[in-house]
Amino acid sequence: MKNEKMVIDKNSFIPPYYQLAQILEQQIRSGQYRPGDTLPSEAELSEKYGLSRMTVRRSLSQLARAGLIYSEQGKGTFVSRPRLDRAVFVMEEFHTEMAARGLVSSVRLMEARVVPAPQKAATKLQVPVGEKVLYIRRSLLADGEPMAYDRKYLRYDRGRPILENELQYQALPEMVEKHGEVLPVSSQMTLQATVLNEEEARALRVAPGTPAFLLEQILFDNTERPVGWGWCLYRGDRYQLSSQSPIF
Amino acid sequence: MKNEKMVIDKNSFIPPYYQLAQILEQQIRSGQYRPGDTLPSEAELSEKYGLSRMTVRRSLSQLARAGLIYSEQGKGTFVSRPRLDRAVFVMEEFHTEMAARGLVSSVRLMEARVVPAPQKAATKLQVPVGEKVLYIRRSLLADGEPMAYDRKYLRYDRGRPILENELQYQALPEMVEKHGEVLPVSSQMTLQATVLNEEEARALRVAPGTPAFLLEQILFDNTERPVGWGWCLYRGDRYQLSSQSPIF
DNA sequence: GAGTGGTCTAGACCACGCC
DNA sequence: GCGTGGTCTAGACCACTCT
Repeated sequence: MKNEKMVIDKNSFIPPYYQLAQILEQQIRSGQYRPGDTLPSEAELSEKYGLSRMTVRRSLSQLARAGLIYSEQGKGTFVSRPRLDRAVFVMEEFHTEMAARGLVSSVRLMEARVVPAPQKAATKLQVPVGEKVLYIRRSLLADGEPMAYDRKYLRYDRGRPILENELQYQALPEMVEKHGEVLPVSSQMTLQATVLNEEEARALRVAPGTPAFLLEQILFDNTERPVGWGWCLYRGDRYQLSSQSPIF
Repeated sequence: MKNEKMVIDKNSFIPPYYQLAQILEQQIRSGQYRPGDTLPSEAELSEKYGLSRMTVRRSLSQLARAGLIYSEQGKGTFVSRPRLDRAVFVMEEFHTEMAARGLVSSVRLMEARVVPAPQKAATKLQVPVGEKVLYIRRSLLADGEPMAYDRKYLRYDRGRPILENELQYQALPEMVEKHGEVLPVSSQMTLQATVLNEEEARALRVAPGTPAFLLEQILFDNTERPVGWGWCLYRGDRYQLSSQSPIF
């Protein structure tokens, strides 16, 4: 590889801090610096590329955020060993996800009623058993085909009617917001592997025993009170998660 | 809530940029600034807290990285609407994960042979069908109980023997490194929901039809050549992923 | 003590949005 | 034109590591 001195083009539209980050990244990815190697000190980089130390630091912090390098005070800046055994999976909301795949998503509302909270829902929503809560069953479609089956309980302490059109194209946070008139501010989700029972399989129009992802979701308002809870089942034969590349 | 003016303690061990970030975060979380609201301008914050604009910017960029706020050039800095419908799941390497749960993990090597590459493996590893590759089957245990079943193919163009102890406690990246004498630099993983067949269920000592996570992994070296490929099955009845809280 | 990264300042100029 | 955030500089002092 060419060891020609790379320089910063100050007339470029790309800001210098970004150019330097690119140069260093390229040098790391090409193997010029290998995991564990010490990078030139900030002072050296500053001098070599004709940039102030603050600018050099900005380049380095960008690479550090991406996980390519790390710094130790008093010692230096080093090339990271890649963490190849850690996977990060991002699961977007259904409509976003389907849109990204180029599919047209839609929602079929199967049920929406005010019901007395069953044991499990009462516990999760921290309301007395039997308290009136909103229960919703929906099927989420991609190009007309059921891909996910969504069941949710929403806290419902107001006496106002259910407006069906509010439940059609909205994710749980929006539903909670409209129905409870509270703003959810945090959520907690867990993902499990499961197999579909008869009822679930019917809703998804597949055979019972088909594998599925089970996404459980709890929403909280700013007083950390749970305001929504439920699960969404994603067909395992049509749905998979891919690990995300680094931030960079 | 108290609207007492918060000040920066310059004698604190906590650096000013961090103190300001905490103040702003608290003001956002308490609802003093709500999603969509405009924060005071950098100049105002700089003046109010007696910090240089660069320091104020550092506080803001920390909050921005955490997703609490975002900036628009020429307009201002705004409080983000929380993305409650996006879940981020991080899957650590098996031993790390089990250690975090307080379990003692171990590995049982079931098979490790040099074999002619079958069709699928040859395609994934980009070698001719029938080329010699290393095939490994392992069972990953937590407190002595099988939790995952791991099958991997490794590129193997050297003529050296297999050292069994190299396969015992190592994740795929280390195995590739030791056996192929190449440094893997990137990986690609996908996660699926599946059910165990007879052979897999036997390896995990559960009933066939039990749900499981299927993690497929491909490793690449710095020339983007695939050097390792395989799957790991995690018992769905014992394994779940939790969404991570924000970086902050 | 010399070298490293961590923090901070007080300016400067620019690009963008809005009136 | 004015206010906003985006970038950059040339210093400064500190905390830490190594020798």
